[in-house]
Amino acid sequence: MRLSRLFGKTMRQVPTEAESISHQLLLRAGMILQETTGVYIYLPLGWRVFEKIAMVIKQEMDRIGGQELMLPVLQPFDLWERSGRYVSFGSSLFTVTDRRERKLVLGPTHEEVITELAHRCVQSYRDLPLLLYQVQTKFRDEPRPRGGLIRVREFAMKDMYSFDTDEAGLAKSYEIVSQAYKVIYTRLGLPVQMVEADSGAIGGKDSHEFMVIADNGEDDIISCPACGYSANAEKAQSAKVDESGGLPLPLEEIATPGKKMIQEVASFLDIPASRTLKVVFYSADGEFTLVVIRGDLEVNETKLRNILKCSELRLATESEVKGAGMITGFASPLNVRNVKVVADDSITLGSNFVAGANKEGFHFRNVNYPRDFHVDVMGDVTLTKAGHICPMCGGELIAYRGIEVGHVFKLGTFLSDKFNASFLDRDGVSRPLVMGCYGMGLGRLLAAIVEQKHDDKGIIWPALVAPYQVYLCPLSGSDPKVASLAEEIYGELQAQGIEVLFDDRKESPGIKFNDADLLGIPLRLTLSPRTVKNDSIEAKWRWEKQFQMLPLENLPYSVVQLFQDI
RNA sequence: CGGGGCGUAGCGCAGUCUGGUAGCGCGCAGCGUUCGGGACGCUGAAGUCGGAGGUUCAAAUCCUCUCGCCCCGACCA
Repeated sequence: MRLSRLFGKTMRQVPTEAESISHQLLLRAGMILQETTGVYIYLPLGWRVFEKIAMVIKQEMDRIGGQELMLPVLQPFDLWERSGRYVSFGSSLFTVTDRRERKLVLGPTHEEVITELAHRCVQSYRDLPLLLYQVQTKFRDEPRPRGGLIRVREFAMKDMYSFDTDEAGLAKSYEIVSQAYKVIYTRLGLPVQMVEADSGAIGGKDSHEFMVIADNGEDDIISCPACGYSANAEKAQSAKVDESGGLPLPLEEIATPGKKMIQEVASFLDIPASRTLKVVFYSADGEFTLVVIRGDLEVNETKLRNILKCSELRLATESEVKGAGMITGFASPLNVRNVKVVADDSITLGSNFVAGANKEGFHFRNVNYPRDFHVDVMGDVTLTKAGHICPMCGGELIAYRGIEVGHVFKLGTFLSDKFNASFLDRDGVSRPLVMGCYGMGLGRLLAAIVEQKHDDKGIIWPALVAPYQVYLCPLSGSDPKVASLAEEIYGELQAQGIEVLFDDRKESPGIKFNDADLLGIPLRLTLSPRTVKNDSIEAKWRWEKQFQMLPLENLPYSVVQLFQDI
């Protein structure tokens, strides 16, 4: 490709809307352009990278026996009613109405379609196990897209679905796909960590995410340096320390004027926060809910949502709290009526707690569960943080941020049950298909590579996904010989199947070098009167400072050699 | 949905408070000089100032409504 003919220009200045590094660099390099909030155009260079990432993914999906197909974007709304997932996806679903007033969904994912397909096309255990996948555009009306390609409303995703006869088969498929994911990330040059995850709106049981560690990532990861346990903070567990306060003592009301926050109460009474109980109020699918947790811990809303099996969860408003008869700052699980009470299991790890008296200016001392109050639902709703104790080995947990570049789920049979997707086993008994699903966002992967592989000059593409392999950079100046020689070399390299971006522009060396760096092409070949004098050309890797001279004779061969050696 | 910010040429911005000829830099087009890390000179094209309504002799500027975009939070695969 001649740079003079390339559609999409590089930019010196960064458009103001770009905040994240990948967004800035991709815009400046002329690889993407925004259409509207969370919707992007891929320009020729960006699209080449995209296609190469897709190629790597498809190779690995095919290698494990995956069969590529293409499912529709437009999906009947009925499918989503049947699965019930129009509730959990809620307003993230893009819907359209056709001329006959029939409601359709722009697919945010394809479990419904594929399960219904399996219902029609899978009959026997002989058809299993089965791995199907596609690379397809998904539509999700995100509340807040951000970070360029990191979080968008229209995006390409590779989604694979596995069908097995039983749980053991699913476990095997899950493992095979997870391994393939790791191979993909390695080939793309991305260091990725597999962490335990919540399955969210997709539903299902076990779930893992693949994270690229990055400060501007959206997810919090909790990890144990000692044993390697790692999980999304939404899911992460911790070993909670028992804060025993001795044998239960009689309940006692104490004056705590103006002391509302846990810290204020604790220091006023000279006790650690872990010897107090705090309450938080939520509205769960419209139901007023009180959550009790030990004072030193915080509520994890994802866990709470799961334990309550609700889809809409938010903090209760002040008026809702008052309406339920609660006194903010002195609220208490004691003596509540007609209010659902959820408790974190940390309240059983300790005794003689201090809790609110539900009376302005007063707390109770020596509160003990279950002697003093009732709980409707008990479970782990603690938000795990750095410094907490590893549930596996007792080590100290640490926290950092990551970009989710893949997510795998063990779905089980909840969807096949709903769509009656079953097969006949060896004994002629009809059983539901056991499913798994495996997602990978291509655009996000592309952005994550840039986040990971760049310097102050620009992008540094791994050779495998670079839009072109070679940046041919003649510094012709007033020397027509250099220009014509460059044309020759361009032809020779192309004849050998090498992807060359030929900077045939009449620009100064500075501009050419800076564009080469910004675009991140792996190998830069610089031809100038100097090098021509020695029948040579200068070769420089984008990620190295040093360069080497290559003889002009047999140049395509030398270039191929160089790429083989990396 | 809550909070903050911004819409003026392809990009980055000034002008808005205090109403009176729409500007600067980059980029773009032409000519010439330059040519190993974002050169220089001259000439030139390009903006219904996000949109609608209002106030006024006069609106980028004041008022009202509206649309769009970004950031933080909520939410989210």
